[in-house]
Amino acid sequence: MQNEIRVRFAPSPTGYLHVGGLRTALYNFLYARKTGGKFLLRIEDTDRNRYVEGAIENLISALQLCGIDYDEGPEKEGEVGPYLQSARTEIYQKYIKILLEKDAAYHCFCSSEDLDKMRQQQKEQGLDPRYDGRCRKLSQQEVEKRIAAGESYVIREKTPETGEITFYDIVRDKVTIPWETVDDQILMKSDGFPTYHLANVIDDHLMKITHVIRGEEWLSSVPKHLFLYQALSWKPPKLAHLPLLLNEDKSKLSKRQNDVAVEDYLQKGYLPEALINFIALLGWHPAKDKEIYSLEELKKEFSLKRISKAGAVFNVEKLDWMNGQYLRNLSLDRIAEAAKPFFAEAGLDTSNTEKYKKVIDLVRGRVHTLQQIPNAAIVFYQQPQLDAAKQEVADKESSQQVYKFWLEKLPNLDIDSSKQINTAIKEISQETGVKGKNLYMPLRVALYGDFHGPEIPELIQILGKDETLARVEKLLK
RNA sequence: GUCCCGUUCGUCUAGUGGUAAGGACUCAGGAUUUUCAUUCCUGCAACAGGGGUUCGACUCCCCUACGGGACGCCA
Repeated sequence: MQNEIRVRFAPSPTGYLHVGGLRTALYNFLYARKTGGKFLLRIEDTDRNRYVEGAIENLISALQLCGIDYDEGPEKEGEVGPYLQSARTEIYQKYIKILLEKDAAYHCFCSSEDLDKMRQQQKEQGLDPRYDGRCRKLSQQEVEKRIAAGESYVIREKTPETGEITFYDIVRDKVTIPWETVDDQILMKSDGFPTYHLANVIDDHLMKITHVIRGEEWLSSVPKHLFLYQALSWKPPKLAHLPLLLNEDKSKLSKRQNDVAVEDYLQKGYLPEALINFIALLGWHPAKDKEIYSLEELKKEFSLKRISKAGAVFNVEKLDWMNGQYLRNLSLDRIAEAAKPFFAEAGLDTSNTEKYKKVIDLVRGRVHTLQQIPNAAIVFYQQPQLDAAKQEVADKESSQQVYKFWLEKLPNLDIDSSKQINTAIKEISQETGVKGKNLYMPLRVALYGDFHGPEIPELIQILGKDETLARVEKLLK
């Protein structure tokens, strides 16, 4: 068990699950499943200003919907909990003390205003905005005095001022960063809560995390983290920084340009199966040239070594195609179930299960999202409205003739037999002399309300004999 | 601005010194379909640029350009 792989997804509860976060969670999850390791969920809720009611539940349910379950986490306590950072503050206090003792951290009494001013000045002078270390050299006595006087303070990391650090990343290989460009990061805020950097390192260690798989935006803070591991004499985990998910213009995927919440995509009618498949292939590629992967298959195929380095544009067109694939190939029951909320939203009644399933089966191959299904299905629940062009077709003499013959023949047909229906159509053609477009268009207009659409027998089989007769009759002059 | 990371068809990508640079989405054309959708076939389309190294570079090294990320008492 010593060598068991342990990974984690550590989101902050900002209200929704970001698709980038979903991918990070997915890769962690897949790696754990592939290797027989453990996947933990840890909530990074150390910023009480950003706390959002219900966000944690939301996060968990979004993961669940996508088939990602965790082995340890909130509501699933393991041995290294609690899994909410807000419940771990004493732990951080303890290690801050150690860091202070080891001279790896120091008190800083600069106020936010001081810092803002400092950065402003640095900017004006064309310097890089970073902490100038003015509290770094405060004497022990002075620190104690100012604390006693009730001054508010933060704890900063005392990173080296010279030299450089080199570390290995599974995705990027060797990365070297000069220490002089690494800021004295705040580890503990004046409210006593840790920042990400502190909490993250401590928790990863205490939770025995072996691999940190996270977004590339963290790559430049790695030295700050490694410094802490070193100061505490801890062995750092292996690192894998994932390429970013991008907008069309190649900037980091953002709300301004895209839907970013998993729930947005679900609400738009993308199946979780499709979303997962799509996102898995954004920044990772299996050894084979295959595109459609179930979660089970991904668990078998996944490998950190095949993660790519460059950012990936979130291309909705391909998602649409992929969702279409899932719409067609998943079981009818699954799709029927998934489409229900969309019917409810459209005010369509699904209580006639037999009819509902027939409708879904007919329509699912013609759309790309669940959301488009009700619109394509509505004619099976309501009389189609004909616009002028369609009415004109219905009014044509040849159409009227076709309708007349239909009303005669239909009552005697077994409509479950597509063959009988097709035969009848041929007979009508012979009897009326109408054929091709003029034969089929009026029928489709009458039954479906459009020039283009499903085949006539399928339409009749869903509508039933009575409704079919009624719709044709209605157009007869 | 500084540091870091990146760069193969429009997009997602395969490729690891010798390939006609492969697949997928999109798009175009065709076949099937009474129509539409589906499906199938065909086609268009890429190694950012410049130097090296090498018998030989998409693959290795350097420089340039471009793109992105990080520089918060946010994560």
